[in-house]
Amino acid sequence: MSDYNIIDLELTQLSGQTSQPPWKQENDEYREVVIVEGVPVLFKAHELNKSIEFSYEFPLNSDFHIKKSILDKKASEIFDLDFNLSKFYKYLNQDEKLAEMTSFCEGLRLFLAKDKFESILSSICSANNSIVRWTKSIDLIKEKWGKSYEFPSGTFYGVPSLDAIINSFEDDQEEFDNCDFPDISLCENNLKACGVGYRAPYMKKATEILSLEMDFGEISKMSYDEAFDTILKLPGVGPKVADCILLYGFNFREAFPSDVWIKRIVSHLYFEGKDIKVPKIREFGMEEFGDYAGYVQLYLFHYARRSGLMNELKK
DNA sequence: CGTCAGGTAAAAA
DNA sequence: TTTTTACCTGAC
Repeated sequence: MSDYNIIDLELTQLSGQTSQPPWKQENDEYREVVIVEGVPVLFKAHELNKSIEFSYEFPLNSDFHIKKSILDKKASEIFDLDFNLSKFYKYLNQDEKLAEMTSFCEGLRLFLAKDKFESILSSICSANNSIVRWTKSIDLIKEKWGKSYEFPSGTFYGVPSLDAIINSFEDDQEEFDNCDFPDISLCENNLKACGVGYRAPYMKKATEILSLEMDFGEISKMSYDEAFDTILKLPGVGPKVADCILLYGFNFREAFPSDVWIKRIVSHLYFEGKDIKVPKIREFGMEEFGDYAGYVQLYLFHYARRSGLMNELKK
């Protein structure tokens, strides 16, 4: 293996990309169930000398078998292993504003969706939220409405079906009104009980629209602009969330998700700290970085976090 | 207790 | 069209 496909697995897992919550960590492995050709497979990833290795499990009492090469290909897609990092680093080094980033984010890669619906729920849930909270919420949602799978390594939960979310209750009250619990405090099978707050109706309505009017395959085939305008129609999806969905969920690498932090960082690096509006930052990022926009956004954020620039910009 | 967090939708200017 | 404001929730 040449050194271009290095990865920092832990950094990539914990970087808060809204394709999905981090996989379940057990010793030095990260594990999660991935549906491949309709078959649930437990993917186990671990890092060895900056490269990543995978092993797989099939459900107990099943006779599924899928070729390792097919599973490896899927794993490689999720961790974006075909992306040439050293070429990207050469690109960053050409811009003195960006050159310093590589030393803080070495091996950081896109963590792409294993399930597009999961990336949409995650992205909506992440809006005006903290990483810990939205990832906890999505994990809870999967435990409550996702199918459970038994592997030699334990139980894992898949992503709920669209119908499961559409039929879910939004809050304690709605659940209480529709069930025969004696006390409302017993209600916990509802979206708000997963800690999603006011995003509950967004998640439900967005899922209804996805189910009735949108097709993941169609969105994948669209141009970036067309796809952006399309998913912007989903409730709870503004420009930032739309770009997250397109980048982490649909692999539109030209997306430059722009939030308040990216705004501060880009303003600091490229506009002498002037207060540039978020939509302008987004335009700038897309024009300046082209197909690298998604990666530059990812690196900018973690560079700022790790270098201390973020604390500096807080003031 | 008040403030804040990786925005959005709805109201107001 | 652009700029404020309210908003679940849990952590400090």
